[in-house]
Amino acid sequence: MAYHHGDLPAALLKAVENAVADGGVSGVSLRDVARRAGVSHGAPAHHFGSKAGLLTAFATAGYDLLAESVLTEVAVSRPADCPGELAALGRGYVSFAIGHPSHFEVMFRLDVLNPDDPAFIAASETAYDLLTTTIERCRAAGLLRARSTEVVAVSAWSLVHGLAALWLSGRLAVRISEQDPRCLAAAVTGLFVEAVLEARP
Amino acid sequence: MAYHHGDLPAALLKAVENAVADGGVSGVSLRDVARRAGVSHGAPAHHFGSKAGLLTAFATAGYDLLAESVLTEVAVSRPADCPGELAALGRGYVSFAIGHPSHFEVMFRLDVLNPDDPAFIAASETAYDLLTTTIERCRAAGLLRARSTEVVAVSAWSLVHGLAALWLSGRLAVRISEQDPRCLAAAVTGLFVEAVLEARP
DNA sequence: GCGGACATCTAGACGATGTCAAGATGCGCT
DNA sequence: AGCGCATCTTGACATCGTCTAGATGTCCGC
Repeated sequence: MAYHHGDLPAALLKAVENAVADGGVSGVSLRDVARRAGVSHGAPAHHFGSKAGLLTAFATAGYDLLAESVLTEVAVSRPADCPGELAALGRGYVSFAIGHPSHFEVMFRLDVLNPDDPAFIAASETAYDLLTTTIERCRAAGLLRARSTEVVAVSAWSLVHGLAALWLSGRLAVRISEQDPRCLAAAVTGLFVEAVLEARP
Repeated sequence: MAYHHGDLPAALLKAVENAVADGGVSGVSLRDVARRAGVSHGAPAHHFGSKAGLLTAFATAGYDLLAESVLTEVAVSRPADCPGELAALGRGYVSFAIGHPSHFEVMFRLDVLNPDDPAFIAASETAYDLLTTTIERCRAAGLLRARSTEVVAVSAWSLVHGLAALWLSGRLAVRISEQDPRCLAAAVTGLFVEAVLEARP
């Protein structure tokens, strides 16, 4: 599968990451990405169809990295129980956003990508299922207070997503003293998990 | 202050709102905004300097609308205590995002506007102060559990911001049964406020 | 081993965009 | 009346995304 370039799709995705890091999503141009990859300005279209297609593929890869980051956090921290696993998911989510800000930024910019792309939808489903199944396990273990699973899932997702988005926007760091986003994530998710627990110490 | 057009700056801001509603932030073009306002393509630059300047002014107006929405929610729901007021702030935040999606979308897209604009910063400060002062009042009244005010403020902001962002992205509605974002906001903020309260029923 | 089919990439063109410079137009003040 | 200035228009330029045609390299059937 290595013709002229070698692996142009992968090189283009890497170029997108650098381009987003340099100038944000709005600073990404298809021609600049092509230049970074060392090909002509028309080359990306052949593999990804359009700019939206390229960004969609980049966002899809982001969901894979998200799942990887979340599962790694769970594996490393070895939580003792389901609520601990829920907190680990939250830390892994924020950790992904901090570690892959370019991907995170593109993933939720549905106006610049193809939201109906099957691979994109499938990747996001996989990531979301990690959250719901953990919450369901907490509920099955009787560790959740009597709340709708949906409300808990939405709250958890909103909490870590908002934290990550606000942190990356730079709006958060200027207002608070805690400057380590991972510590912040641990504190925030800890507060949340404690709140939805059935028993409180 | 009414020369050729009447009040072109206001007309341009209204045109931005419609343009964002039609095609998202990435679909906004300065020339299209000018066309919507019935002026030539160079007219906006005279009032706002650049596209980023126009969007920054639009985002600044968004912060004013946010403060208005939040204060209206507090005034209408007449919360009995400080925690109730905190919940009202959250509902008002989400209500603003639902009612003014174009503004909300632009406000946190720092890559397409001028994040250092003094008026923009001042407007965001004002809105954030509404949150911190309420939390401080909760703490002063002894109604907060022993948590850092910062963690509570960041959690609260992250929660409602994430909820609003995810809802507007459309990724939320397809996964849950509750289809009224304001009911969802009430449930989520209720859960949160209950969690940070000192006493629990 | 070779020739055609195909994937891959280049090169040029087109309309649209953001920004700039220069000029036209209308308001208010002296 | 006439000057100054804010307001707006017009034209130009580089750049962008996308389309088309063509060049170049690779693989499979014979």
